[in-house]
This record gives sequence, structure tokens and C-alpha cells, in this order.
Amino acid sequence: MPYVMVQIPNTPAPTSPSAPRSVPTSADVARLAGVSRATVSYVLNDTGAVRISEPTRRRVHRAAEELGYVPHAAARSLRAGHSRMVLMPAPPVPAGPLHSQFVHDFQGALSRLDYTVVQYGNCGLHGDEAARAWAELRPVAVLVPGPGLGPRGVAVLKRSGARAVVTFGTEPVDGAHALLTDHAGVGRGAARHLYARGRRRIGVVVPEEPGLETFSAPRLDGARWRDLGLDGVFAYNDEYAMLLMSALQDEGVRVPEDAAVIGADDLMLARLLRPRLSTVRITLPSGRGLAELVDRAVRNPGATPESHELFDATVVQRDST
Amino acid sequence: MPYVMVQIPNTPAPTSPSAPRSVPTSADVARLAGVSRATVSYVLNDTGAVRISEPTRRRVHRAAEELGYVPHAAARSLRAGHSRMVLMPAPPVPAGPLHSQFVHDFQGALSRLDYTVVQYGNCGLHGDEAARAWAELRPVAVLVPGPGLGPRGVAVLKRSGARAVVTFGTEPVDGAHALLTDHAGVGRGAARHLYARGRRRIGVVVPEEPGLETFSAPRLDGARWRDLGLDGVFAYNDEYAMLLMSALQDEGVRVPEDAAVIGADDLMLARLLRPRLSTVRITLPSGRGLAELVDRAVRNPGATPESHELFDATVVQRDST
DNA sequence: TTGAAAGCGATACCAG
DNA sequence: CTGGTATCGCTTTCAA
Repeated sequence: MPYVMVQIPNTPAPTSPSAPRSVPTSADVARLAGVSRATVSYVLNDTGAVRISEPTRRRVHRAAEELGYVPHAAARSLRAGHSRMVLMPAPPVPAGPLHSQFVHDFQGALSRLDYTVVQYGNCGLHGDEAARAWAELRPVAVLVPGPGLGPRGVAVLKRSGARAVVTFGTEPVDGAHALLTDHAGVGRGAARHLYARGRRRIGVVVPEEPGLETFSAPRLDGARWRDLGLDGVFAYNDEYAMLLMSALQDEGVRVPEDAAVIGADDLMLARLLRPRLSTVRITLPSGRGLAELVDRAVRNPGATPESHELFDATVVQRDST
Repeated sequence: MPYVMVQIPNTPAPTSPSAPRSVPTSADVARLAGVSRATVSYVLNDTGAVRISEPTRRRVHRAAEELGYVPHAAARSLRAGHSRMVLMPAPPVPAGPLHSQFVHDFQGALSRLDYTVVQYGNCGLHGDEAARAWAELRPVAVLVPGPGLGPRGVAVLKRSGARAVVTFGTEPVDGAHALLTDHAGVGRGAARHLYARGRRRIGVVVPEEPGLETFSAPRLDGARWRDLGLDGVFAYNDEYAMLLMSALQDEGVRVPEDAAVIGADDLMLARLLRPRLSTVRITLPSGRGLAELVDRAVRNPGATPESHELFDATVVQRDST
């Protein structure tokens, strides 16, 4: 075991060993309040169309409180025929800080629009199989990061009631809205920058781990200049750039005199290294903007899918180039 | 707008403008296959107890395929009376790399145990209110990061059918399993280390308020360093430590000669700075270990809650102390 | 103002 | 082997 688990002497279980009564339903509330289930529903949902007397309301509320009643979301949305769940499959690799921040903002923005955002960790499912697993949850919208979803997957999702499917990656998918991250442009920008600084033999550092190729390959394409030797390097991201820079320094290679290094993502920490790291800053969309896109798509599912470039990759020059 | 959205000329919508037929149900499959809904269920779930003739099976499968039928998870779990969803409320702040990695592992491990892990982004809900929102989903288990869940919240969750509630934080909550991260122990370890290295005037850097101040504060500390008269600092985490160290160096304060600095979390990047940062390494539980804890709790919900120390905080000495 | 009842979709029991 | 049918919890007409 890679970690230590030490049992802590625990006080006896504070929960009384009462009979494990089943979870209370609206029928239980109705019984306790002496009304019908319909009345319970009216009161708890504060239906405007029906007026319930104040004493009855109070009785219902007290009964619900006493039983600790919590409505059953599945039953409700089954009856309603729709939900307001936005499904977001987790990316296949642990997310970086940029993605984490983005997801966080996005969740907040959608919550404010009264959606429920759910990140779904589906391990090992691929393509259409994954799409079916997502479709079982009947989300009103699905936001898929990375590749792996084809037109058939999109069709499955739409046929199962998803009113908006948004892909988040390098190229659009038929039938789905697309948020395009122009990674090739990132590499291009980095290469241009290095070239402009007089570098002619430019190398590229990309991750080897499986799962990341999808992101690294485009950048490679963008930066694949005529790599002959090494007087300039574009790294997949700032972490790799920092690793490389550290390795170079340990070898006595001077940065940027002997080798210019530029990364990507503009990590805060990259500004602390000496020399401070040049980088390509990628601005992800604000959560609010994307949330509005999703909301628009949900309200108007018939519209032709939009494709948007999330293109704000700017070179930030510091001391390493 | 902080980012640029450029509409890309899109090919006309490839989806034929057919009538938006509603989502197919098992009844539709049954109709198309010329059998009853019961038979459809038997075939698609491959129920062992009932034998269906091979021709019928084929007809059902073909019908389901043709319609693009996907079962309705909500209806299924409503009928079944339980689900295998493990709910994991998203932490209130964007997660760090440690947490991201941990969640990823955990999701994978639970998936392998046939659970569905769902990260739930509930913005703005607090305490019992949040607990109720989670309870509406009727998860079989809930893993709550950080504080904010009290005994009443735990009770709500359990009464609504959660067979395991696990809190993940600094202190246990009545009725819930607890995974304790002994942050006090981390600080103790760091302090001991600094003391053993001969430091006597030891300061601590902790985040004050979320926002930009969190980054400016260490710099401020760096600027007024000489007034403080410290000779050793323990920072809340490696990021703060790196910020502080950078600020100190800019002020001409030598590390570790004039000031020893130690951080926490053992970020990979902390090894790249010069001088390389000493740190307190915190080993989070492997996803597998925690998944097994959850599984055990779900299978045996009556057991008294376990409290586990996730205590593998070890000082890693590098060059900054 | 309140209650009875019809479903939403899927499953499992019991007849045929 | 296959088909009715009751049921899960909830909402919402329609009647009273």
C-alpha cells in the first residue's frame, strides 16, 4: 500500500440503531399531513395555478420537515419528460489547471442559468459506446472534451433527447456545435516567434504518454518547421518547457543564448523560473460565454450547429527567448 | 469579451430536417419487433432466468438497433429502487493538481467496481441545502470534499438512501466515514524540519483570502522580509513557497543562507527552481484504496463509520532549507 | 380548496 | 417461451 491508513479509536456510532425505515416519499408526507399526494406536490412546488389554504400549507411543510423528505429527482424528471442536466464527460487524462479553472467557471455560469452540471467519469468507454452511456442519463446538453465522439455518437445523443451537443476540440463533428481550439495555431505562433528571434533550427518537445497525443500532435504539426538542429525549442506546455530548461541548465547549456525555449499555457509558475519562461498564452472561453452558447442551443435546438474558434493564442515574450 | 469568437462558415446542417420524433422507448422497440415490452427487457438485459428463442432475440436486437434505442437510466433506477451512482460534489475552489489526479484515479477505480462516478457542480449551495440537492439524486454513496457538511447533512443523505457518506477533510463528521488529512501534522513536520536545521525564528505563509491578494501577499512578505526578522518559513503549499522564494531572491535575500523555505505538496515544478524547493510530500490515498472503502461501506451500510488517517506526510529536503 | 387517477419508462412477477 | 400487469415516485389534468 502506497499510503498508511491508521484506524482511529472511534466513539461508538452516534446514530441510534433504529429500524432502517425506507426513504420517505411524498405519499408519506401526505399521510402524515392528512392530505393527498397532489396537495403535497402543490404545496412543495408552490404551484401558482392552485391555491392551497395557509393551514394546509403549514401542515404539509411541517410533515415534510419532520420526515426529512427530499423529492426524487429521477421520478420528477421521468414524469416531466426532461431534465436540466448538462453532462460533461471527464477528459481521459487528469485535467490541467487551465481545464480545471475552465470547468469550474463553466459550472458556475450554468448553475446561474438554472442548469445542473454533472461531470461524468466514464472509464474505458470509447466512441459510440460512451455516447450511449451518456445518453442513458437523458441530459439536456452534452459537452464533450477532446476527440472520440463521431457523428454517430452525436446522433445517438440527439435521438435520446439531448437538445445540444457541444464538442470541445480540434475539429468539428457533424451535427454538433464545436468549440475549436486551434492548437496548430499555437505551434505556429511559437515557431514564428522563435524564427523572428533568429532561430533557425527549431525543435519540439511533446509528451509521450498515451492520451496526450491528441493534443500534442496538432502543435507538432504547427511547429514542424525544418527541424535540423537545436537552437530553439517549443515545448508542449510550460511544464515540459520548465523541465527541459532545467535539464539544459544542468547540462551547462545557456538559455536563451545557446537555446531559446518557449512553452505554452502561461502558467503562473513559469514566471518564477530564471530565466523567466516565454510562453504562448491560451485564453479559454469564459464560463459565462460558453454557458450562454449552451443555453441558446437548448432553447433553439433546431438551429444549425455553430462552430466557434476559441482563438486567443498570443506569444508572451519573457527571458527564455 | 476576453476571447475572440469567429464564426466559421459552416456547411449546411447535415441532419435531415425530418420530423423531430420523440425518443424511442422499449415500447417502440417492442412494437417494431412484434413482441411485448417484457420480452424486450428480457432480451436486452440478458436475464438469465428467462429463455427467449434465438429468432426473437435477433428481432429485438435489430429493432433496438434500428431505432437507436437507449434505456432510460432514471426510469430504470426508479423501478429498481436504487442506483450505483457515487456522487462527488465539486470542491468550492478550482481543484489543484493533487486533487485532480486523485479524483481521476478514484473515478477509474470505482468504474472498475461497476459504480458510476459523478462530479456534481453545485454553485452557491451551502450545508444542509447542498445536502438536500445531492440527496435528490439518490446516490448510493456521497464523497464530500472539505468541510461544509454537518451531521444533519449526513442524516439527510442517509435518510434518502445513501448507503455511504464519506467526508474528506480535517475532522470527522458524526455518522459519516472520514478520511482525515492531518494538515496540522504537515505543519508540525515542516516546523520540526526547520528547527532541526537550526532555524529559530520561523514564519508561516497561509492564504488569506481568495483572489489576487493570495498572490500578492507573499510578494509583500518578501518585500518587508528584513523587518520580520525571520530565518525560516513554512508555506501553505509549493506555489506559495515558490512565489515567496522568488520575491525573496528579487530582494537579494539568499535562500537558504538567509532564509530557509519549505513548501508542501511536492509539486514537480518545485524541483526545477533554483534552489530546489524543500517540501512536505503528502500522499493522497490511491483511488483503489478509497474505492474499496466506499464499496465496503455500500455493501455493509450498518457498520459504524470508519475514520482513517491519510497520513503519509514526509519531509523532502532539497536545497531551500 | 382538495382528491382521485392517469401516466412517464423500465422491470419482475405470475399466468398462459 | 412469451404476454399482461403492478409498481417505483412524482406531476398534473379533471372532478368533486
